[in-house]
Amino acid sequence: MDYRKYIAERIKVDGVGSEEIQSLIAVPPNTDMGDYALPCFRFAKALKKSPVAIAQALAADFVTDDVISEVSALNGYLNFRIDKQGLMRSVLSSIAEKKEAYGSSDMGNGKTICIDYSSVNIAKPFHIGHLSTTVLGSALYKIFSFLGYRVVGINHLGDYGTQFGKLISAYKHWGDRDDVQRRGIFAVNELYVRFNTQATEEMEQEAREYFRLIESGDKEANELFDWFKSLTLEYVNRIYDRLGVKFDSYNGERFYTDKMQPVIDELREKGLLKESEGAQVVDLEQYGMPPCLILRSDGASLYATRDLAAAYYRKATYDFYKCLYVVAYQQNLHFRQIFKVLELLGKEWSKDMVHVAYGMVSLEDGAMSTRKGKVVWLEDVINKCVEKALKVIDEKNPDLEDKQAVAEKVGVGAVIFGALYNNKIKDIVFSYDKVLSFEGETGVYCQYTCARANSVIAKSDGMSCVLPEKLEICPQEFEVIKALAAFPDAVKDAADKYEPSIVARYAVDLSQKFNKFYFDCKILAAEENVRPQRLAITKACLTVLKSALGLLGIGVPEKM
RNA sequence: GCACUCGUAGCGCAACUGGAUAGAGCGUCGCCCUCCGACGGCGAAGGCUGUGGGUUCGACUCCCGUCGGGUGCACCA
Repeated sequence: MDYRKYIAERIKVDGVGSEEIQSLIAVPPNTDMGDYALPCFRFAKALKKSPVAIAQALAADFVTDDVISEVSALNGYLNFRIDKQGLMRSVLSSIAEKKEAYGSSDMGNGKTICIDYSSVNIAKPFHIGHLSTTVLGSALYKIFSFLGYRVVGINHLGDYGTQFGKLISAYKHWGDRDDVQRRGIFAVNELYVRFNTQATEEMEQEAREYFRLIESGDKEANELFDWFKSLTLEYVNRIYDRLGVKFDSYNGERFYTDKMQPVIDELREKGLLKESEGAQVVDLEQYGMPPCLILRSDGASLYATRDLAAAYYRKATYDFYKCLYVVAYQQNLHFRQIFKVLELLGKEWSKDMVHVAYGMVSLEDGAMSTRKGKVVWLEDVINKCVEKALKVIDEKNPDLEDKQAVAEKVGVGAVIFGALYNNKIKDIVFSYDKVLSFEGETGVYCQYTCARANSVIAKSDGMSCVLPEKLEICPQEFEVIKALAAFPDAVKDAADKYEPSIVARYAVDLSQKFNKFYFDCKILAAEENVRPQRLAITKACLTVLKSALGLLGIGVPEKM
């Protein structure tokens, strides 16, 4: 039931469409004013009446029914109270019927959304700086899938560049096969760091040569590269599995090496390419941006060149409705440039390209630096969170079965939730104290609420959830019902804004409302006439909370 | 220097795209487990939304200025 739409269709104001009225409808700050409100100030000029008078007139004309039970005018606002019984019946039956599909939609049917996220670099371990793009992208993947879109998750591997020549050179000089085999990517990364601090001019020269060899298909160079690549993927997949993150494509930069020429040709044909200081660039001065470099003065391609080729490929392959790039805001200019270049190329779909920018992560004592060893590895963070969860379980619930599996869900959930709870644009200063905090507005709080609801349900064996003819609804119950009714909008809102934090905050809000209800209202020991609805509310909360957390990639243990 | 971005309670953050009395959490101070799970609940204290103008019936939200933080700006990705 879309109440805003329902109300809007029943309000007639001269010269104002029902769609505009619908968009004006808001939720009053205070529940006792009503459940929905229409501010009438905007109609004042057209109707030549005061907002107060308009609201009063509209209130007088409105005929209440079994959906809207009460209308009142207050300070130029028209306040609506919805029929509690009707709302409760429709929300509870809808959730009971659709279960985990409640809140889903078919609005995206027939549309494809590409999401470029995580995009790991070959031969570099995952650090906490990679967490945001990974969990944001994954959550958006799940949210858009929930809304009926076909989603293509793309891990745009960082697998191209002279650094791989350096890596091979370093390995040839200092590498030890057994050590790399044993310690995997960390050993490889050390070699790379060592190259950057100790390489001689000859080695730099050699590195360029190795990179050229990779490009020209040299067997040995490619074998080494492929080995490093498989070590990296093995390592990151272990983490992706724990985080519940999946991809449909691992086409990285290297994949586009033979797909750039047509783009370059087209740029040249359309007269967009011009020489500047020896390089080939697209001039963007009239759009207030520095030039976009397409080819270096030595003829080699650049980051932007490959991203343009990737955009062409994705459009041709997936015919996307939107193509999202979940990349830190440092890349803001880069994406503005390539989107503009695509526009200049006459690609009308350039408007469907979206840079989903998020804030950067730093440490308490400054920026991370791989070379200085100032890094926090993501896997360590996850492990510490799981350990902490296990410790808390040992204290509070020592007899729990399957402790390790529960601790995994709680610990991983804490890491994901922490990364998704705030607006994505905010910078984050990483601290173990914060991620290890399991109290207050956290994922653990939501999981705990689920465990509590589960526990009640487990004890309700044989009790009915069938609502009686006449419902008596207390304020705490009604707050929960309204929160449950708001879930579909929260999901759509999160999708519109590419902002999973909206779902995370929704989960906390619903948990708070449920906990308040739980404390103020007996469920199992309630009177016969209200027990079914309270049980149904509890079940509905559990269902929706699990869905919301699921959209973020967070699992919910039965007990904890 | 130019561009983008952020600035809200002691702290880290919300605020339904311009609506009514700016909200929760952490921390601080109280209270609540012979009562469905205390990783919980209730209460108190805490604010001139960086600052100065403007637009509007109405501004945390939009515009201009200003101060402070972050990021980016030619052959790295």
